[in-house]
Amino acid sequence: MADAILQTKSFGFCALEMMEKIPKGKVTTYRQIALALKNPNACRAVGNACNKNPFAPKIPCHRVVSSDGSIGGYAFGIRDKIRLLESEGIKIRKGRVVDFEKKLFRF
DNA sequence: ATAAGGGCACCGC
DNA sequence: CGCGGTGCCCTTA
Repeated sequence: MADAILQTKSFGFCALEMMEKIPKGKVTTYRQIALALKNPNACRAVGNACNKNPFAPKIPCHRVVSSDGSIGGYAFGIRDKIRLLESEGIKIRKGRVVDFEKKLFRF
């Protein structure tokens, strides 16, 4: 566990912390997080941090979607990600978040 | 919608 | 320390 934190350390830890702050029923984008971390181009790195997410169930990585409102990816499977989102009131339509801009949470 | 390029952090060598 | 491969990405053509 501790080693997991050490692995993630700086960037990953920060990204994960941001996700942890996402309120239920809202979603954010990898871009927003990368931007919040002052690295607008590190959007991919954010995704990588999620993928290697040491706190799988603790951090709601499913509340993070692509900047265009598409679901993106999910280490445990897209189905589960959609499932979780719908469980929180987020509707998915054709692989896209319904009212994405409205459900979008900004830091 | 598909293709190509850019860019950044993590990991193993 | 550097190199190359990988990934829940983004943007432009």
